[in-house]
Amino acid sequence: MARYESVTIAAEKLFVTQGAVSKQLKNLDETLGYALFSREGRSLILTDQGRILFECCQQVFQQIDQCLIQLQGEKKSQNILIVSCEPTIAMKWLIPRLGKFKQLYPNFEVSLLTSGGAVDFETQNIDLALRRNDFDWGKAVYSEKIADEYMLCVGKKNIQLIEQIFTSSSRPKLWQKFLEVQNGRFNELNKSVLEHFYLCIEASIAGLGVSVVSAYMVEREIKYQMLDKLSPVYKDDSAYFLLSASPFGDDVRKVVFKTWLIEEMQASQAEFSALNI
Amino acid sequence: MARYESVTIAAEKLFVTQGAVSKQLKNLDETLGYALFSREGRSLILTDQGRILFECCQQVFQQIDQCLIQLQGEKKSQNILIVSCEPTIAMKWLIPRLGKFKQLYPNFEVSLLTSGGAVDFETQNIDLALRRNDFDWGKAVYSEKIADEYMLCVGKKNIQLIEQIFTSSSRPKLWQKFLEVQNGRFNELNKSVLEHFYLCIEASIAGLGVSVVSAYMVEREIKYQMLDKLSPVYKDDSAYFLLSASPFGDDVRKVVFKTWLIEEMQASQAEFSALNI
DNA sequence: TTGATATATGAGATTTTGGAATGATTGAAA
DNA sequence: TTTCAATCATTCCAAAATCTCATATATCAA
Repeated sequence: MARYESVTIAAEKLFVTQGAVSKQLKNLDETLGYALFSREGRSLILTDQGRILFECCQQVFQQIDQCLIQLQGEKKSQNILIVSCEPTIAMKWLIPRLGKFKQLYPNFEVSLLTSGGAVDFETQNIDLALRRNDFDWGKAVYSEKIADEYMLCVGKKNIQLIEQIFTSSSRPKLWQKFLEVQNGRFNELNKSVLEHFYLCIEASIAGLGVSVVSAYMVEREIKYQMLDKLSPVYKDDSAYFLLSASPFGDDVRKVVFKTWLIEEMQASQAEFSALNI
Repeated sequence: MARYESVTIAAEKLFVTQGAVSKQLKNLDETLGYALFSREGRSLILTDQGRILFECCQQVFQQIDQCLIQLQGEKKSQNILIVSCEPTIAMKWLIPRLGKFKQLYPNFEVSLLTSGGAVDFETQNIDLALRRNDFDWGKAVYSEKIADEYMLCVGKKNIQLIEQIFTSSSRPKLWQKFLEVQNGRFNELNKSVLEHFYLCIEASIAGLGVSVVSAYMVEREIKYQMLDKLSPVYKDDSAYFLLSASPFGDDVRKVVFKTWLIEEMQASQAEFSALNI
């Protein structure tokens, strides 16, 4: 609530109605005897007191998380959360952000396995798997949605003659949607399929052609101008889900990791959405 | 609950039934997936995990207290909680313990005024008054019980001829109860009334006679053998109450101070009860 | 002024929590 | 050994807190 300075958004995040949050806020203001937010027009702004309490609460919640993570780790006698992830997302998006995560939760060990498609939780000892919902993971698996998928076409702007367009063999149906969205603008290019998206990205950076990739994968490349956006970012039909063999609530570490993941992916999304104007 | 390693005692402190606490504990164990206490016979003992979580929670609650105290202080633009107290209790009991309090709550300023009887909250700007319930403080005042009063007779053991027995003018009816409890053992002594209890105590330390005083007032004197116990500690009819002109909930600082006071007085009580054997 | 977007509020339903009584287990005393 | 007191666990029901839904109110922009 303090994070978004909005009752409505906070309510969504909490999966309750806006009225419930509003009422709770009112109660809190009354019992404290001072307002946490000042109402400026139709928006809420944290007061100084609200900010102080907010910071305190952030610290406090993180401390509790830390403690619970530690306990869960001890219980399992093995402190490492094993996360499986498609290799390009791992390389281009997750690994660059794991440093921040380790700073937030110093004694939370994460180990990354790269693979796609169906997950073998048993034999590989996987705790969590981040996947797009483009295959059937079956009923026996617990899943929670993390973020929507966003796509775009990238390449080097100053290379005049583009003949190749790349995408990955892991997503055969990608062409269809892309060409549809682009209204035939890229129709005459030669289509090439590489095994992984990171190969497409490297090929495009090398100036060999353009690639259709997930926006999450090329955020940094675009930011540092190693690649240029050649189409708007558009929402794909698919979305990212976190899969687990046991309910998420069974292990605080899963909940903490999931929460962090959702926030980070939303932050990314906000970033590449802003660049779209 | 963790503090006492007992469901029953914890329930008393929380003013709920034992069943409620037991149920909550069970829920917590189940959601965490591990036990916070191990049941050894009919007593509960913190597990390692319980201890870790307990320490975390203590820290966390204190952080929140700190934060709320600071905010309340800022709101009032004056950070000092003004406490009124009868002078002997202030001198002999409260002041020696204020150091500990300041350590716990570094930015919680307490100022002490010494007076007894009716409290003039308005003109003296008093936030809280610690009083025995031996006068009528009226309906307009909020009050909460802190602890029972315990009395005893003290003096120097090795002085053979005791002729004087002291008590304070602030509690004229004290004789009656005392002589009653002691079965006439002190009947033949000359009764002397001094203005304050601390004068009685000093007189007794000087060997001038024995005094009937509150056990809280002479805990240290007995511990360091400046005075000896000449009677068992007995429960008086009166009790200590904390008075306030506005509801306690209106100011977190009052609640924090009150909670601390109750715990400290109980600790004292446990201490001089243990010496009684 | 109107429409879109916020927050606030009130009545009733739902969920969570607590109370009272009771059962079960333990340890100590007769 | 039996009995008794103390303590935690459990069950059923009532009370309280919280949420939803519907609606009111307020603001900003076109």
